Amino acid sequence: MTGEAKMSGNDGATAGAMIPGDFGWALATVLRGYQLKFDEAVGTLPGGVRGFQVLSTVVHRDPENQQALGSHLGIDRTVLTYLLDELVEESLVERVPSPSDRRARKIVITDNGRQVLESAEERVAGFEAELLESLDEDAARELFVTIRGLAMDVHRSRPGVSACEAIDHLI
Amino acid sequence: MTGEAKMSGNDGATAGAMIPGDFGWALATVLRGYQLKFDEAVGTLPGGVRGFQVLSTVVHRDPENQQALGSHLGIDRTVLTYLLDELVEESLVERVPSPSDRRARKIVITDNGRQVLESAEERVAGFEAELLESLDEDAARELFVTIRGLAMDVHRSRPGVSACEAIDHLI
DNA sequence: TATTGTTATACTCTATAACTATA
DNA sequence: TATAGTTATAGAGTATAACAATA
Repeated sequence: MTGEAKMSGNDGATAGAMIPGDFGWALATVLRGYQLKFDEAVGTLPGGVRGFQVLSTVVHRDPENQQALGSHLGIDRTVLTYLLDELVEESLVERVPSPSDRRARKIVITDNGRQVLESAEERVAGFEAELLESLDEDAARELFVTIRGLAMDVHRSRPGVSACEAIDHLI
Repeated sequence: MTGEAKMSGNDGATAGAMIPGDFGWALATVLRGYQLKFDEAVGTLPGGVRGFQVLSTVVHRDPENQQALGSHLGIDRTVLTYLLDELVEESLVERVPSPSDRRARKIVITDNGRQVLESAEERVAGFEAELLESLDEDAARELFVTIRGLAMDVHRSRPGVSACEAIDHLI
C-alpha cells in the first residue's frame, strides 16, 4: 500500500486506488479542466468564474448576507467585498441593507444581472455536459450525487461554517 | 431549468443536477477540503502539497524529464524549477543529466526522499480514507475510477500535453 | 528553428490586521 | 465584547518574456 512497485499490482478490479494522493491529482485535474472551460463560458462577466458563482448563489440559494454568500463559495469576506464592487459597478447586483440587522447587507440580483446569469448558465450547462460526455447518464448523475455529498461533508466539517441549510433540504 | 424558483422542483430522482455550475462548486469544495487535510498530512515537507506530488510522481510515474513531470501535475516549468530547488536543497531529489538529451534532466529520488515520501504517504492514505468515509467501498472505488477517467480526458484534451502513457497502461 | 531548463519581472491572488458601524 | 462589512498592506502564487545550451 505504500507503493513500492512502479506500476505492478492493480489486483483484479479496474479500480486500484493504489497510489496515495492520486485521488487528489485526479480531482485537481478535473477541476482544472472544468475551470478552463468555465472561464471561456463566462466570457467578459466581471470577476470571471467567481463572479458567475456569486450571481448563481444569489439567485439559487438566496443567502441572507455577504458572510453566508462568501462561506458557501469558500471566498473570504475581504475578497468578496472587491468582487461585489465589480458586480455592483456593472449593475448586476445591489447591496440592500438587511432589515433585521443594520450591519448586514443582502445581495440581490438586478434584472440585468439575471439576464446575464441566464445567458451564462446556458453556456455553462453546455460545457458541463461536454466534460461529462464520456459518462452515460446514470454514471454522470451518480457522480454528481456522490461529489455533492462529499462537498457537503467538507462544508459541514469546517468549524464556524454552517450555510448548508439551503442545499440540505434540497435533497 | 433557468431557475426561477428558489428551491422547488428537484423532480423525482435524488439527483437533480439542476443548477449549472453546481458540479464545479462541489468539485472545488471537495478539493478544498482535500487540500486542507493534505497540507496537514505533508507537514514540513518543502513545497507542501506540491512537493509531495513531485516526489510521488517521480517515484510512481518515473517521468523522463522536468517537462513531463510538470505537465503531469499541471505545474509550469518555470515554477517547477524553484520547487525542485527546494527539494534538492533538502536532499530529497537529485537532478541527473539525461543521457539521451543533454538539455534535459531527469529527477531521481534519494534514499532520504523515499523515506520522507513513504512516511507522508501513510498519512495521506489515512486522510483519504477519512474523507471518503461516508461512502461504502464500492461507491468509493467507483468514484475514483470515474474521476480518474475524467481527469485523463482532461489531460488528453490539453494540446501539447501527452504525458499519460504511464497511467494509461495502468488501466 | 524548436525545445529544455533557468532567471527576472510584473501581475494577480490571498491572508492578515486594522478600522467603522452596529449588535 | 463580538460580528458584518470595508480598507490597506504584505506575502505567496502565477504568468510572461528573455536567456543559454542543446536538438
